[in-house]
Amino acid sequence: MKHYEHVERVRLLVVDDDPPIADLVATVARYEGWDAVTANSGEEALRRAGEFDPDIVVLDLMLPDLDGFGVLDRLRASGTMVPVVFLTARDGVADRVAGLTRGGDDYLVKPFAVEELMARLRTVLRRSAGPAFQRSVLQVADLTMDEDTREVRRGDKLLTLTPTEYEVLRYLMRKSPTVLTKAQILDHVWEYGFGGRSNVVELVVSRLRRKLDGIDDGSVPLIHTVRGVGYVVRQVTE
Amino acid sequence: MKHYEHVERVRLLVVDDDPPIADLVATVARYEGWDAVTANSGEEALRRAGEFDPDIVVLDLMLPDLDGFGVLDRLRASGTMVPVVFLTARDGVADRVAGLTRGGDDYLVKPFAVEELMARLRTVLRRSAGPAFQRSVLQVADLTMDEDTREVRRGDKLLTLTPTEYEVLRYLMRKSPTVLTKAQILDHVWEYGFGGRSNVVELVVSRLRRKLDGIDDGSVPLIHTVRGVGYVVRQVTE
DNA sequence: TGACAGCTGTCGTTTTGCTGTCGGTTAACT
DNA sequence: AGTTAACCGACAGCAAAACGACAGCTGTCA
Repeated sequence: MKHYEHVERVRLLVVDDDPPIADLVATVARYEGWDAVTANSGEEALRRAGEFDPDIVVLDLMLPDLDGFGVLDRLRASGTMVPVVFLTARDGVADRVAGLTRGGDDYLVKPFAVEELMARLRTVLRRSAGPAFQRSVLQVADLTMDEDTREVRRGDKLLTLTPTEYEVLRYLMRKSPTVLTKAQILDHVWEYGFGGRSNVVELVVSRLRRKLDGIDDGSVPLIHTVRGVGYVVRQVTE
Repeated sequence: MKHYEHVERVRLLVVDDDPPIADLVATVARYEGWDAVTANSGEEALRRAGEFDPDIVVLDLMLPDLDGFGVLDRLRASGTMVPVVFLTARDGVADRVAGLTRGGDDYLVKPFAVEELMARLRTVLRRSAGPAFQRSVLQVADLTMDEDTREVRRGDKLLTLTPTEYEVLRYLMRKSPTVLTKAQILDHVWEYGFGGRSNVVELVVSRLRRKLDGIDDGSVPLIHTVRGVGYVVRQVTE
């Protein structure tokens, strides 16, 4: 079984009848260094899956021809065990997907946040990657984030973060020591199509600071403002 | 005989003529770090058993060609003592199965809950691992659960849990300190195909809390809500 | 067979606490 | 010193979670 992170590039198939959405996901994945192809219908998905032999599939349930479950069934019938993450509309009627019971590996409700989707894909890949799948722990200086348990610690102090704070911090830590603009953070962490061009990012950063940089005066700040540009998490060596 | 937990991955063969069910079981087993393969007919099962040399088999009784008993006979005839857990329809042949489950074998009625099946598989494996099989006791802080006796204690206070409460708590303890979503809990602890978009999980957690966190004012809560995400059992350090 | 008891899930109300908006204040750069 | 960006307190709307009350179901016992 392939080792997804170091041996070769992850191959992702994105299936969504809405081209902008499929492209959005594919673009972000490529930006992460993955190979991504898209399909906009069930038949096309099956064709692509055959040619492309993906390592993982993102599959919208609502498709013009064959629906998502049908695609999954036919994929399985053709013998592939490729992991699948479903996408489903918010209030589609009886679609409490119970991803598990339908043979999917995970699922996400639309509209989703891009980082959330990528995180789930990484998790699923890690799990299916074979025997020695280890925890995913992000670390910057004495700040650690365990993506499996959601434990975030500054030193050994356990922090309690809200979902939004957690997502913003994860994105900052994952990209550390890169500076991220507020627009990037907004685009990755908030659901696509989020209206409020407001100062939410500033606000969440402010709250994060209070929780993780304001612990006691002995600790050095890790979240830094780059005025006119954005934010970055890094340890400043004097 | 192989030691299932540390030496190497458990090898599981799932035999069910309904592919989604077989895949469901295989997927969950893989999440646990097992190797799993599926078969959808009796003949295929025998073939796979030959190639794959499983440590344990999940075997549906209702199969298109050879039925479960037939498969078992031919497995045994070929000399393997691999333990088998049967699946049977609700009002089918439960009695006959019970008679057949000698040794370490076991059976389960469909539709089953995934965690229940996994628990039985673990038990059967533990028993077949040899004479020196030890108790399985889960522990988080001063909360203990003995999976053999079903005794659950907070400190030395013995708790009386209903079956559902017990299953939910076991799943939470087994995955501790990971945060589990309500959907995950629902998917694992309730029978597959459980319809409800309801708040059963919240309710059971609420009842669990009253029993194990509300004992006396000296005790710290162990079940925590992670708002917007799910629940977790863990001891909060400091 | 009928009464009872305990378990489970539904409904609906209350409570909690997350999230984003507003706007005054502070800090940085020129 | 003026200008602009960032910070953050206060607040309100709202969605998630908690939980009491109740009803259906099942298994038990007389």
